[in-house]
Amino acid sequence: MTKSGGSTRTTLVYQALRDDILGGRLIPGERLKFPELAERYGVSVGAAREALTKLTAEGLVTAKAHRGYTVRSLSHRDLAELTQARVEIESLVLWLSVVEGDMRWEADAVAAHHVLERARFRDTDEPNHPTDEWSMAHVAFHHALLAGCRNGRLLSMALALRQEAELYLHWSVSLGDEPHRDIAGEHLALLEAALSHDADRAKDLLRDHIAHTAQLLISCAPDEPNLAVTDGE
Amino acid sequence: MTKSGGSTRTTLVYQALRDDILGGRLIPGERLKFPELAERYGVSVGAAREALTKLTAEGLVTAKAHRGYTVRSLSHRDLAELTQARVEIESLVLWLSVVEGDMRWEADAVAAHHVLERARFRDTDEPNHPTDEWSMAHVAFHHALLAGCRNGRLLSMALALRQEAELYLHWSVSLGDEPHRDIAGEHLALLEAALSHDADRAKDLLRDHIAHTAQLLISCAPDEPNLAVTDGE
DNA sequence: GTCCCTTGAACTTTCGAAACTTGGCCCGAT
DNA sequence: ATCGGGCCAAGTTTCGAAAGTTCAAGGGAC
Repeated sequence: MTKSGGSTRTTLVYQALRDDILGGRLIPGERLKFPELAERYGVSVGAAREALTKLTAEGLVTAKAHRGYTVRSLSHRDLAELTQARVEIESLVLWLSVVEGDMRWEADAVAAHHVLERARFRDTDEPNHPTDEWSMAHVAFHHALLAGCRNGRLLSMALALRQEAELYLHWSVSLGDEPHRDIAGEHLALLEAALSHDADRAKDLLRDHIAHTAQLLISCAPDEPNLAVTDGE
Repeated sequence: MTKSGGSTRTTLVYQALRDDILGGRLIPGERLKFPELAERYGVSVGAAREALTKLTAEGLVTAKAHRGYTVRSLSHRDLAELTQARVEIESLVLWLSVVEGDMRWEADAVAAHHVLERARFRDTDEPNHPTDEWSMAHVAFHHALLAGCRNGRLLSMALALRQEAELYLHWSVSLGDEPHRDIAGEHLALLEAALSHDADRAKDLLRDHIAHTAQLLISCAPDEPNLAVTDGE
């Protein structure tokens, strides 16, 4: 992607929009009108425009010529596609990461797992969603696991796919209360496989981890309006 | 990527720029200045700007904040990364394509191969490069092979990687004169494996095909000047 | 002679208004 | 009543100029 960290107005709007989408302040399928965005973030319409094209590249928003931009809408079919892509690519990247990872990578993975382990999963006020603290630690842990991969292209692909998956995670009403699921255990197993450089095992574990989560999402919201807002036409 | 086929000024510049880069009219590493582009394509600077952000998303140009856009520069390391990504992803997509492909897909593949087989490979005036006719047929054939994949995400990833690889193909001084290479034979074998729905065999063939081509490129241009045109101006 | 600060030019970025396109609504005709 | 065609409003796209930033060269101090 090679977007340098320079500070421009566009970058500001881009990050704000990204956070608002991932944070659920903008609903999937919602129309993003330039005048609204310009006022919301205090910039001109032109500035907002470029931010949207960047987000389009990442797949978080979709664009139709002369008909504006909308937040990517969610659907079961899309989730299935996304999951398949993640199962294949993310597990591949993890395999490479485990094979190529150095000491520094190991240390970072251990550190990230430690943070994740100590993060509270459920919140008292909102028992249906994981806490922000846990979500961030979760993302950081998976990123740390993948970061050993030397191939920038493959790594950024895997990261981009994860980001899209987070959208689904956020919009699933209540996930992970399954009694049969031991998320912490899965993460620990993942870490141990990685540290022992058992790439094949780590790969298989991650495949199951991803597929399992996706299946949960689908079964949790069989025909849910949140997931089925796709019908634009 | 869901870019609808609407016609806008931006789309025009986007396609023209893409053709110019892939066609070699713009040199890798070359700075793309807005005033020049605006005049070259007869649009305003604003219009050119958005086209460049789209191309950045595809990886054909790179952007640095406040320091402009440049055509993606080529290097051996980048070629190695690209090749690895293609070997993994493109072969995966082909595997899926062969498994999921229907009758229509088979027909298209056969048709594309027929065209490729009858296209002249070498030109008389320019014996170092393949003819445009052959290049286009080559691209079409590989696209046809992959098109059976039902997963739009994976498919577009594979296609995007192929597009980047074409840049390298174009800028390699002289490729494919190796006596040990039988490109037509490789394509035929690929087609036969696909038609007989032997997904595993097709996958292995493609892996070899890609890796082989990449190795040829690297050996053809051992030192970087050819591949790393860092021509500042 | 070397280094740093100042100065200048070129370029990118931002902005707001004008032009154009789209989709829906109303009206008349069949 | 239904269908077709033409108007209206909303929104997107485009443009050119002003503002801000970077890079490089020239001049002065040590």
